[in-house]
Amino acid sequence: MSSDETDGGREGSIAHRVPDLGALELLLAVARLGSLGGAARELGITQPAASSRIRSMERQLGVALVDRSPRGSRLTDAGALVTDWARRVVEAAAAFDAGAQALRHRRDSRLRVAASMTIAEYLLPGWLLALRSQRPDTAVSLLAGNSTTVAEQLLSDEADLGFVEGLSVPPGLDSTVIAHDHLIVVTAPTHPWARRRRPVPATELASTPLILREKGSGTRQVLDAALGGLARPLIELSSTTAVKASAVSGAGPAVLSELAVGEELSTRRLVRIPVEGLTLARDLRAVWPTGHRPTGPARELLSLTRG
Amino acid sequence: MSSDETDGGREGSIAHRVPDLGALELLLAVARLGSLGGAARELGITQPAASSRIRSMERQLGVALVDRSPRGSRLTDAGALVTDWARRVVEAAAAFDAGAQALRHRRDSRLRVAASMTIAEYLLPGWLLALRSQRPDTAVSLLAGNSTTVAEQLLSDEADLGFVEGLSVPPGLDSTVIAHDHLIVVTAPTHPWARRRRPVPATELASTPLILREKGSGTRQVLDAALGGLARPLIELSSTTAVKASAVSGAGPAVLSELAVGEELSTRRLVRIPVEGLTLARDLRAVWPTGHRPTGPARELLSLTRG
DNA sequence: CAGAGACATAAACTGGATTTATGAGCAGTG
DNA sequence: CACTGCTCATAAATCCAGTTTATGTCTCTG
Repeated sequence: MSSDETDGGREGSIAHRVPDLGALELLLAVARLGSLGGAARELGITQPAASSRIRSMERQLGVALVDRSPRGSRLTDAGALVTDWARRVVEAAAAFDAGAQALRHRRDSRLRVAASMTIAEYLLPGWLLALRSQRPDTAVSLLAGNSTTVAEQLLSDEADLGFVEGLSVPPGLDSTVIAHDHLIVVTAPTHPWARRRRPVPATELASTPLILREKGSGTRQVLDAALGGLARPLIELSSTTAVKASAVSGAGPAVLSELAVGEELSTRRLVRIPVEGLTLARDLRAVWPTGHRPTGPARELLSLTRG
Repeated sequence: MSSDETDGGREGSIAHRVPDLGALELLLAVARLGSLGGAARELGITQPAASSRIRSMERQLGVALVDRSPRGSRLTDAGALVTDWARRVVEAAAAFDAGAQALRHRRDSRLRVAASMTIAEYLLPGWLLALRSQRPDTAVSLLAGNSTTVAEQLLSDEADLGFVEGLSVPPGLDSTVIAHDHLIVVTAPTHPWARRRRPVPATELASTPLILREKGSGTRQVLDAALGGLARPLIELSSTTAVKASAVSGAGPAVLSELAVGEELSTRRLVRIPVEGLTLARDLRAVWPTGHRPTGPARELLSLTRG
């Protein structure tokens, strides 16, 4: 009779243990406004609804989150911490929303973006959020693909602005570098390489079977070029996620964009392995049809992606 | 009559535009297992429930997410992208859950952790997740405070392991450095400093009014020490979040831990300002009462926090 | 051609969140 | 000192979304 859960230890889904997004958003509003009623008003619900939602969230978490008083509500210490954690969930949800909005092509879209997968996955939602906060009325549509399809979209005027991550710029396009990406070698913390003191020499990397993206992917191209076409696959997988999962499970060393593994590194599910004598850098570029300099919303978005 | 929403342009809450956590989790399971029914089984619901949930998510987003066939379901291209974004939301929710679980003190906790705010906010949830995946049965309780309260908790045997981020180790405690943190100067992209080409000299930083945490906070101590006690507050705020919000709104330059602003930097809500002639580094340390080397679960957690 | 697996559809059920309506505590004001 | 305005709490009725149960359709396989 530890508490109330009768799950009997089955892990179950986290959705049952985490308040829903509406509740988290409400908590943020309460934190910001210092009032349940005010927060309710902002979210377009009634005050009793807000009151009961916060209360059931407190019941669910087993912690008092707000100090209610007749002249307002303030977060408890635990509430402040929970709110900070909640903010991260809500921000991830906002990025999801920005991306999802762009995915459904609408004819009235003012800005049609084509992006390669890594950029669409990790960077674009953030840019779209920033764009939305500057120009709330700009409807954006997104087409994700590889460098080739991005080029096709641009040249056939099905997209206004593109983003690619390859080594070279597809012909017929102008480009500007917007950021740099580094490929890094990672392993599970249990892998022998994770205990090495010295960097792994490039030659050893080239002779070690690695978990890799499939041949032809942007990631693979960069690695093959840096190693001189020598990369040895232990497994070839068709998505970044699959590569990560495989590396986390300890199958071997993987080569991935640092964009893809931020979370895993900070939670120690993966460890970065220094490599000597090898620079696995690539440029992230914005591209557009030669001559057609981005204007209007495209220029706006472009300016968000650079310093 | 753009589509179906009758909100008339009011921003509304994102919770109505983003599928709930259960649906996102279900989508991840479908992606992993390649089957609606299989995913349903894993989450402990029936197949029709899963089918209808995915369908309503597709309706909500206006995009087909899975290709159903009589021999399984595979993600569409858009579905793969959405799934990647969903994964980030679910991971944030899992971190929330790990933190929240630890917040309700349970008497049967095997491991009692005391941590200063920045660490509790940004790093601990990840560590707890990792710990949970290694030792699912370790019940952890968390007490958040400043360096002083962490020391008190440890010395009065109300905590087994502590984490602090100050410049010095409180007396009576042994410690080990687990990571390094850098304070950085940030402004809104609209701030004049964001357009400078050259780094800001330390002397100019010292003479410029800054948005700062209150005197006595770990962040402030480091800055004052580095500048020789000269930091000039433009405003003093009592939470990292408040400082960030103030900086984002363009009030002025702020000094914050780089842990706190990762999201804001990548979405360009804030811009990092290089500073010359000043190192704003601090160590993050695990601490324990002198002599009482961490053992058992505490040792386990400690080993997760280091390379 | 039968069996297994995977998804779709329809109808009834269930529970939790919301609204409406009302009460009560605390502060500032004339 | 009572009035006004803010806050939050409580109770009862309502409503909707997700779920289950039961069944049908399709495809591949042996």
